Amino acid sequence: MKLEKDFYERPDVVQISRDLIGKILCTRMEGRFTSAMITETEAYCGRNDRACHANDELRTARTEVMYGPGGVAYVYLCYGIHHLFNVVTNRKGLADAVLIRAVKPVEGNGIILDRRGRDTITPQISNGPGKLSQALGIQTLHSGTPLRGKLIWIEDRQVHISANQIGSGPRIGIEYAGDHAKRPWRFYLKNSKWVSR
DNA sequence: CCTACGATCTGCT
DNA sequence: GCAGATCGTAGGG
Repeated sequence: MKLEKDFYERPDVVQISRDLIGKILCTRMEGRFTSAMITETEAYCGRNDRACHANDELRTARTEVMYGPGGVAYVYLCYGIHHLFNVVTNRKGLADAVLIRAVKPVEGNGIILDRRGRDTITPQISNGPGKLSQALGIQTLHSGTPLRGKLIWIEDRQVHISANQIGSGPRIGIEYAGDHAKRPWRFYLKNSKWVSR
């Protein structure tokens, strides 16, 4: 079943990041359905977190959707090429988000291969934030899209992940954030080939 | 207006 | 292991 508003509007973005491991990210772009299991996430908190785009009340047109209610996509362009997909969480006014860093394809593998320009499904088809966005057809124009609509949503298919199957560590690519860079806010499925690095 | 740079990926060595 | 790609965003003049 689709994750509901209550899931996304909880106040603890770190807990939500853990909870998203094992959930199924689904898209239907131009009638083409694809889905993938989330295997790696990172938490970004809008308060007291220098790694977050919405840190210290920084508020711009790009980050505006993070200040809205949870359950919406925040997608932005990185290095001029890569579309990075985030799940906005918490209630209106509190700009938290979870970056989805890796997934394992479940359905629509032919479409995923086509979008990625490959001919076999291997972990490198979707083991990075830019790769999974391309695999599922997510782009910056989808920033602000509700996660309970017809284009993008997340399902709980009762895949049971026990707490000891989830590893944690520092977030990737945010060395500039000083002490905040050391927080173990990256979560991943242990012993999975479908994670980054 | 102008410039610097980033929550990355790929290909080449 | 490392350089280059490539452009929206943000901040300064």
